[in-house]
Amino acid sequence: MSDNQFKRGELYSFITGKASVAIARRLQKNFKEAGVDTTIEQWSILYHLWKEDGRSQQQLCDATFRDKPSVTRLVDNLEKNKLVKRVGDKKDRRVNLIFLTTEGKKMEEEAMKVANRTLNEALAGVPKKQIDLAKEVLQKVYDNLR
Amino acid sequence: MSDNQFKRGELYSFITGKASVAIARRLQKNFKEAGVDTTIEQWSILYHLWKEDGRSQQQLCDATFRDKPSVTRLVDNLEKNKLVKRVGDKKDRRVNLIFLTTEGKKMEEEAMKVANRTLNEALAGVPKKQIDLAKEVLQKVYDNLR
DNA sequence: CTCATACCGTTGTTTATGCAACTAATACAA
DNA sequence: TTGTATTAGTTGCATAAACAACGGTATGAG
Repeated sequence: MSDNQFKRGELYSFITGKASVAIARRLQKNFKEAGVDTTIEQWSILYHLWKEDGRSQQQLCDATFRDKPSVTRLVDNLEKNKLVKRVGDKKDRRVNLIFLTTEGKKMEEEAMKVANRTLNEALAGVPKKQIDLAKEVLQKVYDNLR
Repeated sequence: MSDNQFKRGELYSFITGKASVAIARRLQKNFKEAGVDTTIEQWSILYHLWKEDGRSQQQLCDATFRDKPSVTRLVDNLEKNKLVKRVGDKKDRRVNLIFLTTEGKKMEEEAMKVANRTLNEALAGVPKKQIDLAKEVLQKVYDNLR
């Protein structure tokens, strides 16, 4: 099926995902300006811990779509910055549970405010209906490739 | 304006661009399987040289949405792999013009075939009309942030 | 219990990005 | 012409991703 033929420009844009790169850069910039001292990748880990603290690294892999080495190193850096702490699981000694520190918890409010603002900047002037449609397409793409 | 409030899940998906990450990973995998020996980032440079050979690094920055250090290093690696060659511009001695080698030219056909196939995999089952709409949204996002 | 197997996390290597600082060459205004 | 600003490209440093290989722990079959 699907004998789409793409014009070269289209192909390039889709594959390189310049929109999401632009969002990432803007978010990083906005974090910096707001004094939120973290990278967007570290934020993506914190984001899930704020939703539910004390997850294993494996759970964080699944949630963030990252592989295990990536999460290991992000947690390394978060620990270095004293935003999270590794705690060995007593039930299963293979597992590290990751907990927010007080400082890590304190960061949530400001960081989420910045993230929301960034997304509003990105989607300014785009009708909600179109946003939903685009989201659907991106989800489908993701499902096609997973 | 634009007092959108986003649900947390929406926010995360949009910002992290998991669809474009998935496309990139699949393209890399498909390159490998097809024996196309290059990274997707290097491919993005080659892509523009195939369209028009002998561009300056600055032109490649603009075309690929990358900053200058990134392009410098991608060209370094492409040169190391003997796919391109730097040639000093005689008119303006600040400028490097980047030319494909024979080997770099030979790669075009297979690489573009793989890229097209990858995009077909990604967009399988998505109606052309929706693709166009999504593209529009992503373009708007990019314009909002540039 | 023991052994094969699966799972969780870590480490090493290569490649790439963002940012800031820097050099060399050019353009332009006084 | 001289001095300043701009432009092209490079380098250093910190962070991150993909992939492969590895060690420690748990689990289940015999």
